Amino acid sequence: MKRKENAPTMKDVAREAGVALGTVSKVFNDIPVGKDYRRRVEEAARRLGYQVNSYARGLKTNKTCSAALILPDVTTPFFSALAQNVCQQLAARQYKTILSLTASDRSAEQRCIQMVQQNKVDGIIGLTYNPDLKVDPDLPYVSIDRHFSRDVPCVASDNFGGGQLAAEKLLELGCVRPLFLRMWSGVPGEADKRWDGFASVWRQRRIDCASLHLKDEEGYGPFREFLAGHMEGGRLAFDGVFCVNDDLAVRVRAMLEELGLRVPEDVQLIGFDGIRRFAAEGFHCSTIVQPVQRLAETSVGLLLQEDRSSLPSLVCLPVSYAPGGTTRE
Amino acid sequence: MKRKENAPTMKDVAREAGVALGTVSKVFNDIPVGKDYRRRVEEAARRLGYQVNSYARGLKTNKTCSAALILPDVTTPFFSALAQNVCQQLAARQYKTILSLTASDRSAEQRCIQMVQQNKVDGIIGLTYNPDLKVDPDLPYVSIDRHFSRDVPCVASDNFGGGQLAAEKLLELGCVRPLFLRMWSGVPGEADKRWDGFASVWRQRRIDCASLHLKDEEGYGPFREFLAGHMEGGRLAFDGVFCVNDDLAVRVRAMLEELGLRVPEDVQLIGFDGIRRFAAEGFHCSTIVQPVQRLAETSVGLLLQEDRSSLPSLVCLPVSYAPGGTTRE
DNA sequence: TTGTAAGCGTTATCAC
DNA sequence: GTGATAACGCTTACAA
Repeated sequence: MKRKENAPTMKDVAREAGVALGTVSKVFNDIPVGKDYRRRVEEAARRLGYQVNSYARGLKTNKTCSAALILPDVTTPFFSALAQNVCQQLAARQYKTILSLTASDRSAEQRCIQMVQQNKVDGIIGLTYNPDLKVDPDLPYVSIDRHFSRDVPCVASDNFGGGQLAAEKLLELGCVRPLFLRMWSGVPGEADKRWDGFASVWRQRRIDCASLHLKDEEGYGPFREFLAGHMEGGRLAFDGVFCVNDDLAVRVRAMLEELGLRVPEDVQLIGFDGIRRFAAEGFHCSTIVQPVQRLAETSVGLLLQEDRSSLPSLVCLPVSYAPGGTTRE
Repeated sequence: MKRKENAPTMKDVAREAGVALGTVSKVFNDIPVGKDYRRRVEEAARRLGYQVNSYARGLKTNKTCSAALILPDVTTPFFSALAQNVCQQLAARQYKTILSLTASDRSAEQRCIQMVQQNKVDGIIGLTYNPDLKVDPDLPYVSIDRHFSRDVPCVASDNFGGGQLAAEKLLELGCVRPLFLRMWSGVPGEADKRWDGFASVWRQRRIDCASLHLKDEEGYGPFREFLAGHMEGGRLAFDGVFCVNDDLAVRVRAMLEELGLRVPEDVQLIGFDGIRRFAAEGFHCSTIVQPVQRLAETSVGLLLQEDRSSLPSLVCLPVSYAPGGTTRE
């Protein structure tokens, strides 16, 4: 047995108002209608508690006013901030958000795409790891942080610039023995450029920059060993560390303190992402802040843009630096 | 111009496979069909890249396999954990999640309800602050943390038990001058019981328990003043503080340290929620852990339950205690 | 078993 | 302007 056999339809409203079906439709689509007719229809609708059935409408118009947001998860602070802003932006434009979580699993990503395509979403915003995702080329798609191909616009922070900014800050704060630490999935992405940007500054200054790049599955142990292996006489061989994200930075800070080092007195530390713990509280560490809100605005704007003939292939948004207690300001 | 005028339909598949339209439908609904027919249909569908149009199906069947999740936001760690788990649970049952954010605004909450009702969701899971939300009584609804009425099931943590647990832990850890601190919206909810439970333990022990309850809009200033006002000779009048959530606990810890007090040596602190910073890292503070996953499982289970005649009115799930550095263990 | 046809609740194209 | 009427893509009796 189905629930709710009795939901009023346009036909009911038309009968109640004593007008034709088409007239009711026009009222609900803001198409000119005699003032008195409109009033009668509106009253009848209110009396009956009528609401447009968007499934019927979607079937007819091929437009559902909904978009899918595909993310690895929504607990990682950066992703949750992204979800928050994208959802708000879509809502502001009267779009529903269908949220799909993938746990960064490639086949799950593909399944999500399938599902939302069947569901006739008007577009997809995705942050995915599958480099060869099959997606209907006629369906608007905006990728965050990964670059697919010329015709799929990608929105990202200026990761290269962020890496440079981190290096410049460390320089400005007196660091001369830099270290870069990174943990990643192994899938090439825009975030790779953080290292490129960071390295470029030191190279230009003719300063050696050490680095350690680990795959997710290796865990944090190797970082700890690496740091311990670079201690000499109670001091670390580095005085400025740039971590690929805040999560890592917080963990590295703990490792450094375990080694008896003080942050920021002995070693300064900069992370990346600029996520705050709890709503409006401080940062976890000094950090390069990603413009999450602009990322969301831009993605949604691009996704919903009418003219899809000349979309940019990559949009880079400016990052900024924020002190968070792990640098000597 | 609409995009994708050319999406293949069942009719196309039927023609391609040389069978009748109804047969194709049966294949996609797992209704018995001649083995050879089935094969032909499946092949034709693959060749054409056919996908069921769930809008047409939903219109016909009055079932959309989608549920709405209504939350204040998705950046507050507890909400984001909830979103994560609810979304996963729904996906595991082949349901899409429509995410609606309300910023705890009552009229926004009502608008969300309207929107998802129009969208013919099969059910709603909501964590809302509007005590008299209008929602179609025929639409399955599960409320998290707020109790509406007998026929709207509410799923919550055992907040009373959690308050008791916090008190018992503090007792066990040697506290004899307890304090309860709370920040809230002013809307009565299940979380009120944290104080009830906490207070009940001290009352039974004939120990006075101080408390300060602030409204959200008052900000944190009064807490700071209150604490400062209870300092005498470099010591605080309390030795054990229970905060209504981890967010507050972290802030209070900072306030205490500003006053020159050491946590947990001078004052012990317990929060509530049990959210970890970043994925699988430690807790922000010693805390009463909400069983987020079970909360989600239970809500989704209740929402999708076939027999809606005898639903529980309130389901309380057990909490647990986790040390997090702000207590002397 | 398989084919046929009548809707589901809209929108859109017509004559009026 | 307003009112019939034919789709939209699918499910589901019912007939073959």
